Amino acid sequence: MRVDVPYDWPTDEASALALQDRLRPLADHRGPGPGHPRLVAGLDVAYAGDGRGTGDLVAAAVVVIDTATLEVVERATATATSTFPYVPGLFAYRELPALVEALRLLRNTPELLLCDGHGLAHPRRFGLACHLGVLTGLPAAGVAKTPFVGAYDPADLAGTRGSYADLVDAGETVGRVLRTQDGVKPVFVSTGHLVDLPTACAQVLALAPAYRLPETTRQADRLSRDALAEAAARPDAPADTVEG
DNA sequence: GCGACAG
DNA sequence: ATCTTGTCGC
Repeated sequence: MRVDVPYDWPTDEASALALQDRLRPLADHRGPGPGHPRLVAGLDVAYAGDGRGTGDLVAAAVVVIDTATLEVVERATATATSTFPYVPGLFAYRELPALVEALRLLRNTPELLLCDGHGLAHPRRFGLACHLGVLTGLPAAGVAKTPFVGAYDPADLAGTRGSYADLVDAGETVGRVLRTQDGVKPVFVSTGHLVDLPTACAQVLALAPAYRLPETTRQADRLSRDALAEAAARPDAPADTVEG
């Protein structure tokens, strides 16, 4: 698929912050968004080295899953060298360049992107899922394994699959704390672009019939690790791949 | 000032 | 994120 990036990737914190502020108004958090998507993409990135600095080898992966079968119908990977350090709140600049390259290799156009990380549940309300949604123009949502901003009342969250509590930050509901399996730790879902929170949560639940994390996240995580290992083993082999 | 801080 | 041994439970 085609993805235009109408600006240079920031290399310093000040311009990275400024770009988030400039793009934030472009994110649409209203819905409903795709109620019954056939193709949902999962995205993730794996790192070599300590994973926090610059110059590390990174491998981005995108998997496209058919919601009817939960099978992966397409995979794409891209490797790169990190050009931005890990900074909480600016995390997207570390992963976006490689993720965009992987997305460009896709033949299918997903109807929803599920990102590893937050969307609206971000200090400036512009997490990775928002940035990716605005860049692609596709519906996007974030599924994070740990909280970043906001709080919730544990008493509101039952122990059964499908239960959820509002994630509130500065008086604003920025996401949901969602239990995807009975008795497991919840995941943190927030909107990124062109989808509302209830719809995003419904998709996450549908993609997580057996495990805590949705299949999109699990498959993308596996693929990114495999791609990283492959790139490390054969430094000169073609790094970017697509199949399916 | 101090602690916390997506992946 | 990544590096890691052992351990508890189904």
